[in-house]
Amino acid sequence: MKAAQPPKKRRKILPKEQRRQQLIEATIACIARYGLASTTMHMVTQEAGLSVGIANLHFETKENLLRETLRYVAEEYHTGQIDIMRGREAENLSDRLTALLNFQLGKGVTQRRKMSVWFAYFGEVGARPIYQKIVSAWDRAAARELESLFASIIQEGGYRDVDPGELAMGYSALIDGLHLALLVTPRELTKQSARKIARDFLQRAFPNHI
Amino acid sequence: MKAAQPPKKRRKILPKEQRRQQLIEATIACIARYGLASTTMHMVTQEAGLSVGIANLHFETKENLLRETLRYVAEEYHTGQIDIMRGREAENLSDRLTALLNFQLGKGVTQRRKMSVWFAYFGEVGARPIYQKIVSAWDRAAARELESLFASIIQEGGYRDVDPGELAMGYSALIDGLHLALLVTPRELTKQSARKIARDFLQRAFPNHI
DNA sequence: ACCTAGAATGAATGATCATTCATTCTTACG
DNA sequence: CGTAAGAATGAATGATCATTCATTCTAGGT
Repeated sequence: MKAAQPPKKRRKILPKEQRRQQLIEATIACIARYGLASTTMHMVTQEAGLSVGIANLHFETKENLLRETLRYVAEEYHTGQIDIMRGREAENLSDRLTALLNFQLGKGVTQRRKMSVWFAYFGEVGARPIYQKIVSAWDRAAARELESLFASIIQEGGYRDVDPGELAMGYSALIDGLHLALLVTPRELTKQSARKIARDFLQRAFPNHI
Repeated sequence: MKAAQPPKKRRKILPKEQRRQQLIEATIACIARYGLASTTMHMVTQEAGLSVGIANLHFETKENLLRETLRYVAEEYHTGQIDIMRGREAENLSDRLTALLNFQLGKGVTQRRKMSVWFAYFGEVGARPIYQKIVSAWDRAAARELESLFASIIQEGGYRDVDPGELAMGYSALIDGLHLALLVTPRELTKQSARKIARDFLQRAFPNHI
């Protein structure tokens, strides 16, 4: 009796950039499923349907791959926010605020898959300064944009005694905390009520805009 | 010529419970310094000034040691909160609220060492259900206590349109988010301004109590 | 159709690490 | 003191993993 042959896969050659992308996606999938600590190069390359050596070919080391993966995730999340805040669609300020909230607590971002990856890296930030650097850079950019949006709203609404910088910091922290709660204690908090909590926060600060 | 003798350490025998405690403390120190992923049994036992075999003797496996360490940290943080909220000192509600805030964003809790450990475990929660279980249990207890404190304050202050459960969730999320910001982007947020942000949150909800 | 640059493979290598356990040491108790 | 229960040690073991590189294969150019 003959053992079932594994379906022979034809080797495919692709441009460097595409392979890198593919490996980063596979890394995200593995981190979400097995955690950052347990993710091996074998898992990643298998997830991508490629051979072990390929990772080294495109990223030199595992450390590099992890770094680039963080960069990718951070960029995706923060540019998403920034685009909305800049309001290319020329929406009014209230709509932008709502859109931002819906993005931050929406289907795409609050997937377990995404939040797992995000917090996996945060967990290592204390030990790996480079991770901190990557996140800080993007975070600063988003914080500036949010502060500027809040400042416009404060001006438009004539709100008194509100510091846009502090409020932006508070709002960002609230969103991060809600993400954490959705990940760690999902039974205690639905996405819907997370959205309500964030909305209430904004409403107390900008009663005429929400 | 004789090589310098390492200072011979006299072997010391201690009761099981004390050794366990000592190893857990060493684990915390290592996680803070090297990260959860890179922490080895060698590091932990060396940090404790003991031999490698000792960890296996008291905890069977590394996984057990990590689990017990999380339990220890979670218990420390949450019982600290709960004690304050229950107000054994019979303080009035406003004082309890302030004390809670000062504990959560105070010297003890916001040490880099502590926050690193905390988030290291959160990062693995997505992949290890047991971690989620440990944290969830304590979190639920603290959440109930906070909700009950908020409910008392709402009653005392006659505040309208405030749901204690939702507000408690929001406040907890804000505190977690501030911890995260203090860890990841310490240059953007001082402990002092973190406290102000949290106080402002409470003030908007309970203007007569803060 | 042929050729070649370089993309992709995966068995082999060596490093790291958790775990084991035969042995040594400490201390409480008789 | 002497002894035994069991606490502590650390060299040895075997498993896991990142990384290497000789070899195989692909596809675009001629």
